[in-house]
Amino acid sequence: MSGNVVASLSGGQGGAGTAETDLITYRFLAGRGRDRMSRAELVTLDSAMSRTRTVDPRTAIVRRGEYINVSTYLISGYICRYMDDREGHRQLVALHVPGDFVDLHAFPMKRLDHDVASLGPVEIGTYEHETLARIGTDSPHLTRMLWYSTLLDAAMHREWIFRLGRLGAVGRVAHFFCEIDARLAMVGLSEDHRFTLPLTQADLAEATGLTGVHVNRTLRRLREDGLMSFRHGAVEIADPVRLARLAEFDPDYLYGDPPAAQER
Amino acid sequence: MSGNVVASLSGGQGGAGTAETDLITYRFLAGRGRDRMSRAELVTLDSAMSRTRTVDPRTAIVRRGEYINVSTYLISGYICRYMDDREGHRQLVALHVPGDFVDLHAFPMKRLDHDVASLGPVEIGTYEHETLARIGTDSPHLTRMLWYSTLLDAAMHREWIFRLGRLGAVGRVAHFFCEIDARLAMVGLSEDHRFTLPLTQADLAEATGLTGVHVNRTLRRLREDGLMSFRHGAVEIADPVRLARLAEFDPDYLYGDPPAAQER
DNA sequence: CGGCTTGTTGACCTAATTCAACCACGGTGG
DNA sequence: CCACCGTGGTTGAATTAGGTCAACAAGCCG
Repeated sequence: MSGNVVASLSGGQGGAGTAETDLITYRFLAGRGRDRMSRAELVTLDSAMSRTRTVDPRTAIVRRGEYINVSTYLISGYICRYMDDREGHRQLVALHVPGDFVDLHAFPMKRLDHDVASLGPVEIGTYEHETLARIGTDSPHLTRMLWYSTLLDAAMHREWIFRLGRLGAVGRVAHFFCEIDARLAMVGLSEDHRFTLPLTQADLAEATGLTGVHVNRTLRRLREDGLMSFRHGAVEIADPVRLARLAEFDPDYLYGDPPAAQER
Repeated sequence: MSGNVVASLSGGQGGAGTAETDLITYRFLAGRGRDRMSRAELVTLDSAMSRTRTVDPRTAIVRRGEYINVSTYLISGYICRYMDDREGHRQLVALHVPGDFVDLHAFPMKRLDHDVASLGPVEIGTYEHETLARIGTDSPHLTRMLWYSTLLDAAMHREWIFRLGRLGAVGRVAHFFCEIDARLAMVGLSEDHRFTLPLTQADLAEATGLTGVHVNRTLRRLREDGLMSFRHGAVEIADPVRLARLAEFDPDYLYGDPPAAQER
């Protein structure tokens, strides 16, 4: 149960090199006050992972109501969380990028109030709650960092509430992409405001509380205005500044490290 | 002030002799798996509170961005959390009822991404983060319960996202009141689906992502359909079952104890 | 009494949904 | 190789939910 298959990505741990990329969890809280974590804590976290596995695209990972005793760390790929209404209309409530804990809240809660599924192909690592409980006893500070990471999710939830409650269609779509761009940039996956995201326009509609049709029109608008484009999962933000203004996007709520002020 | 004035209301639940109402924090996690907490832990929590104070209606308690080293427990009254957009339009992101920690997330986060303010007159207790850190070291399980309480907030955030993303005006307003009713019932403050809430229609609009005018029309509709009424802060849910159906409200996400299944 | 805030209602306007048709593309199987 | 099909994307026309603007009523308080 060392799960370090993936770690072979770049050698074993413990070594002196201290290139942090030698850890599976090297993206955890990257760019968001992870400096508050010691190297020892990162290593603890890394070795506490029980195993890794890959998941096919569009596959359920945790189902609503299910009682679980493991939590999932997202190594690569994208995962979403969602709730369906009575008629089967879906609302995304979160989208996760590499480095995120996807359902760490299941540790204190024991069951989830929503579904979790992969978007594209995904690689995940799992943590036994038993192990997390041990960390709770042995490493109060590391525990607080885990807690913190669930609170980042809550902060993003709040921003999604704001997005849905106060923005029109263009603003919502723009805000969505601004957030993802900023988050991917923190973990080194958005280069120059370009990245790929295995979403359809219909998915985007489920995230923004709009109709597929209207998302389509909205994207055209953004494209024609030279702000950004989204085609077959490829995102290109041409004018980050104007897009952010349109979205009323202020990355404060992502609690990024100050240097990330380039995002402004 | 000991706050025990309020305790004389006598919650109703709880076991035999052990009138838990002797603690200021006696409403903490009431009806939501608090049984997972020992009496000793409750006492610890209670005595860890550094001081209590009252706050006038409509008064700021924490301001966005502010770095703080205390967290707030709501003893009596109502508190809301909100974010304003560029033009000053406000979106409520949470509403707190007695027994809630209002900004416990500030403990791991150190600063808030939103504002916190009282609605009506309020009585709060404060916890030094220093003290909470000590609890983190001494009482891993109690810490997990505190973590849990912040995750309940996150679960409610998700439901608010759903509400805004997938429901129309009537559904949103209905859902809002269903949630508050259920939560108040858990802490013994909603009797027979009646309670008071110091909100104006404009506030309600800020919570549901609607216009004041439209909230007014929506309330009229709900009233005329014999579902519920809201006048001058007095809420009366006449037909909880039909209202919940209309709201697509399923209290699962509130993680109430099974016996509270009467809510269905 | 006047002056505030909150609630109420009507007339009009706009953003977004709905319904529907159609296109582009990447399989897959004959 | 092409015909076929399914998915995802694109566009138009009609409809509707909700927003905006504006006036007025009901309290409440100094």
